Amino acid sequence: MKSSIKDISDTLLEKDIRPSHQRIKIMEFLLKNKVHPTVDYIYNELHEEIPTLSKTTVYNTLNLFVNANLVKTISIEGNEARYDIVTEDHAHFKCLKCNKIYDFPIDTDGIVSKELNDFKISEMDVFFKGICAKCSNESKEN
Amino acid sequence: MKSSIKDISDTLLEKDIRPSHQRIKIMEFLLKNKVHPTVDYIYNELHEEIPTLSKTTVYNTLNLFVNANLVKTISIEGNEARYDIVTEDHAHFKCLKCNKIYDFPIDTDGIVSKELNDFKISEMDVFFKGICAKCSNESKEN
DNA sequence: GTTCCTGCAAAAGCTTTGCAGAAGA
DNA sequence: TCTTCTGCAAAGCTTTTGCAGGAAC
Repeated sequence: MKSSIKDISDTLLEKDIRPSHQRIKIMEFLLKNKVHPTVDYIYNELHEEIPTLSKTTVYNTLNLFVNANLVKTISIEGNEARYDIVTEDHAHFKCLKCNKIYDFPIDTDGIVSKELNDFKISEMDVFFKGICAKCSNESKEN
Repeated sequence: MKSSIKDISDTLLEKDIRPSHQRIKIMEFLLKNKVHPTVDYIYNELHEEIPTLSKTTVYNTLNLFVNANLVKTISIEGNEARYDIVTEDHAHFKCLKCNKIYDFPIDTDGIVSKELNDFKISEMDVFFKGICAKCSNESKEN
């Protein structure tokens, strides 16, 4: 997905979503900041640029995007939802020290076991938790 | 893990958890009902047997078990936590039609990509969503 | 007697809903 | 004009916290 205003607008129109200023800005933010943001994070970042923006609109818009299959919810956290632009399959790694979530490519062919033969898989999530390379090196130095 | 009262009691004592009646009953429930229950489900089921049981105690106890690494939280749902007795690695499949969560064995060796070489993985979760074999067959018949 | 546990009530955090005014077609 | 969108306020849920009474050691 391209991230120019025109491209975003076209993407939304394809899904019958009216490209309002708020919606374009939220989509643009997701495309430019692939950090699996929470609603709160998106709201705080965009609030500076759009002072009238409300959290309700962020919620409404993200739900709209999820239903249109433009955005995916990742439930690596129990308490709050994180959002991810829909792209090719990838796995997530959450560092328990710095809380950053990393993306990784994943070979999905190796995962599905024969027990799932008659199951129709429409969605797949793989995530790890642990200590990332950066935090791991930092603790060695100390 | 065995599920007799004596065995549960011993398991808790090993983790320095005093084996109170409530704790034993909650652990016993988890061992006998491997359905990835929510707090609400556990509370409602046990409330019949222990009328004085409170939801707070269910929360307290489950958090205690999670910290002692006896129980794991699975976040296949965004809104509410589900709990799982710690066993060997397995994956989860959630049927979007009947909402049942199935367990599956999984070969974890094939998953970890070389990008994770310097990452210390302490936990791994794999889950699929889709339509299970049972629901799939039922819709064919109709 | 002292410590730990339980459970009520209240609070806290995330998300949804109702609705009135604003914006856009 | 008529429909759709935005955003405030309130409500709804799940989960946590404070605390007093009770149980266990």
